Amino acid sequence: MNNYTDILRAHNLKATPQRVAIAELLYLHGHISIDSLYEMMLKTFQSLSLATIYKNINIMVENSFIQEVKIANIKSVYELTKESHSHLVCNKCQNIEDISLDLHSIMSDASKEYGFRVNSTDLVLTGFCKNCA
Amino acid sequence: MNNYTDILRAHNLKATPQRVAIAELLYLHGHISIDSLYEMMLKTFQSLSLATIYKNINIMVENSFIQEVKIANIKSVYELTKESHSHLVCNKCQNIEDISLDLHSIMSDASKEYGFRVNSTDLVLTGFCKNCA
DNA sequence: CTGACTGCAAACGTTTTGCACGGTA
DNA sequence: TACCGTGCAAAACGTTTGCAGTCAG
Repeated sequence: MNNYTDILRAHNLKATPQRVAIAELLYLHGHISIDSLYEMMLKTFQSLSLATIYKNINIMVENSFIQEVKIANIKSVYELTKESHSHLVCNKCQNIEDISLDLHSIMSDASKEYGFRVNSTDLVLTGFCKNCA
Repeated sequence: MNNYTDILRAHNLKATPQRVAIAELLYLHGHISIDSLYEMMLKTFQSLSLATIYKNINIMVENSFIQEVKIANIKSVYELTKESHSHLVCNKCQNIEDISLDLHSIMSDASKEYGFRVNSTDLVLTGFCKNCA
């Protein structure tokens, strides 16, 4: 478990218990929706307000501490910001897995063939994971 | 301009003037948000209801006549269903461009390294387009 | 002619806002 | 202590629903 108190402060965010909990849950589960986050945190913070979740998620996204992951047909989930990676989404177990794929050739194709200067990539592969295939 | 009356019928959709207009606008502009679509169509259909847009977009997505395109930091847009392709999103002019990239090697990497059976890909490249770079 | 579509208004779920209180730094 | 964050309630927003009238096939 990392020291999210300091990491939060490094992102100009006060380290409240609620924020530390969000960071830890995202670290442990990888990708979580707003609803699930609220549900999980209610066990620890009985008087937690959904508004607090939304306010924190928004400011954490603005400060690049976390990122929204948009996936077709599924409601958005959030993840801790980390090095560039792609996502595998299983159609059966609904699990979302991080993967590291080499996209350099694709980025250079986009550059050569379309004159596009790529800053960031967002790749989601949908199908069946190892266990469900 | 294609014959959207017949194409709509082929998708089990009655060819109402509103639906034909949606199809034509998507064909002409490529990618349009719900709001823009409503705004554009109001010029032709003064008494158009937003509810009609939503109902039609939903049924057209269900029937695979059109598809939603989810892009980070931007509200969803819709496009006519066509062969698999990727998207370029320009950070400056906000334009969304369709591109055809060969993703076979990436799909096979995902298969070899993660045992994942890929059914569909969703790739968005963000950066600067030819004109804005 | 019949079922499906439209437009309107109301309902609904999600997200945001304002404010008083409490906690972090 | 000063400011920022929290929780609550209300408001705002986007989307869906029900219904009566209309239109496509």
